[in-house]
Order: sequence, then C-alpha cells, then structure tokens
Amino acid sequence: MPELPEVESVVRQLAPRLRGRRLREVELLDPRLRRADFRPALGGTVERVIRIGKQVEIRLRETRGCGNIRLLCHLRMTGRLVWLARDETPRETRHLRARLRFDGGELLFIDPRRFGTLRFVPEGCEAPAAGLEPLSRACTPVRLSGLLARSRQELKPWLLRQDRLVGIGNIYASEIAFRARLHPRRTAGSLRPEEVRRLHQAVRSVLRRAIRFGGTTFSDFADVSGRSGRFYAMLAVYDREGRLCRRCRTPIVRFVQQQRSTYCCPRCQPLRRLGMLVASSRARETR
DNA sequence: ATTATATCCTGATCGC
DNA sequence: TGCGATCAGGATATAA
Repeated sequence: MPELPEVESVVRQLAPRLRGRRLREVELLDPRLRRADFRPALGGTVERVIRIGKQVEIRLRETRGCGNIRLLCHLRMTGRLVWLARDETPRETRHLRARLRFDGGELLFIDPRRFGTLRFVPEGCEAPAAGLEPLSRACTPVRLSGLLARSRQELKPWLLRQDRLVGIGNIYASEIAFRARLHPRRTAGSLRPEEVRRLHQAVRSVLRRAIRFGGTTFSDFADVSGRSGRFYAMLAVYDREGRLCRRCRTPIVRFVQQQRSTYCCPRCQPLRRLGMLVASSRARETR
C-alpha cells in the first residue's frame, strides 16, 4: 500500500497532532514487535514528524539525558497509523499491533499482515546509506543519469529499488513509466539523455500530484483519520488492464515482472524506438 | 557484483 | 454457501 505519497500524506496529518506531545507509554501487542526497545523514548517530547523514504520518523527530544530518539515506523504493505484524540474511541481495533500513548491522545499502529516495523533508534546510530529522495533538490537529471548508468535491470524493477531512489513502489513505478512514455522492460542503463530527462520529470510530477490528492487507496490504505486517498481515480495505467489508455485509447496491458504486476500502454510506451519499428516494417515490405 | 527468487503474514477475491 | 487456490501496494536474506 503505502509508497512515498501515502506516507507523506500520513506524515503531514500526523505532524501537527503530535508535535510537542510527550510520549507516556508504549504497548506492543504483536510479538513480532517485541524486540523494539522503547524504554529510552518514554518521556520524550515530539520534536518533528517527517518522512524518510517510505518510513515515518517521529523524532523525540529526550529529557533524561539519554539523547534524542528516532521512532521509525515502516508501514510495509498494510500498516496504518491512526491518531486517536483523548476521549475518541477507535472505530476499528482489529489488527491493532501497538499503541503509543501521548499526552492528550494516542497513536495506534494497525497492521493486518504484520509486515510493518517499529524501531526506536538513538540519534547518531544512523542507518546504512539509502537511496536518493526523488523530491529533494539533490535529485537532478544528472544525478538520476548517474544512478541509472550501466544498470542492466529492466526499468520498472529498477524503479522499485530503494537503494537508488527511495519511495517508489509498485503502483507509482507503472505510473511513472507511463508518464515518461518508457516501456517498463526497457533496460534502465540504456536510456538516452532525452529519456532520462523525461523519467526525471515523470518521477517528480507523478509523486507530487499523488501527494496533492492524498495518495492512492487501492484496497486498504487510509490516512490518519481513516479517510482514503483520492488518487486512485487518477491512475493512468495501474489496475486498468483492458481499459483504454487515457491518452491514445489503446487497451492497457498487464504483465508480470519479478512476480509483480506491471501495467502499461503498448502504444504510448513502445519497447523499441518508433524509427526502428518503421525501419523493421520497411525491411519486411522489401523482402 | 548484480539480479532473481523465496519468504515473512493475513485477508479478500475468484473459480468450482 | 463453502472451499481451496491465488493474489495483494514491501523489503530482505539467500541463491544463481
């Protein structure tokens, strides 16, 4: 479910509700989460809530001299963070995996499939290097070109790699390839400068637009207050197999790459350059 | 070194 | 209606 735009939407809603609140109690209900050592975080005050790749980071300022603590939550496939103000009752407590009680309310971590993670990381214990933030200033066409260089991976699987660009998942990978008018099976390292520019533009515009619409609800994404994202209706190719391309009316096709669905418009996203198609059909005619 | 596959889970949906 | 098979938006460890 949650890719960069969905996590960004969650973070934007969570930040004003959490900022300045003090963490009072943590209850881990899923044994898979029990390894998280939250004790140093207790009593800490929320300084800021930001997104890092697909993760939510809640930074707590520590009061007992233990240093600041970063609470990192990865929602994976089905995780949700739900803010519950004091006196509000949760509408859905099934699959509740953790509750974090703050002054004035609590944060519920709900995750049916239990792939999600919660970690309490002392500031300074930095994670290993991750990929580039696609919406940051550092993400330029030149930088993207460098990341793509020499990769023999197919473009769409390449877009899913979190060690290159962070935040792109299966839905937006297809959407981005369509927007860039690049076939998902193109070899990532084979893009010409003009195509890299289109990809760069597509990555940023698709993600920004999805954020504007509050993310995509596929089956079970919901934001902090339980509302669903409005980007689903805007999808150009994802989950639209057999429906007509919004741009050229050709039926959208679905195929599988690395065991995951890929959607594209075979006409807007030709695998070979148009000139080559013309050339090969001419060759056929002359034969 | 890169890239592909199996795996962690549960719930929803599909075909019989 | 019931039942098993299949699929789902992520990421990592292991294999090729």
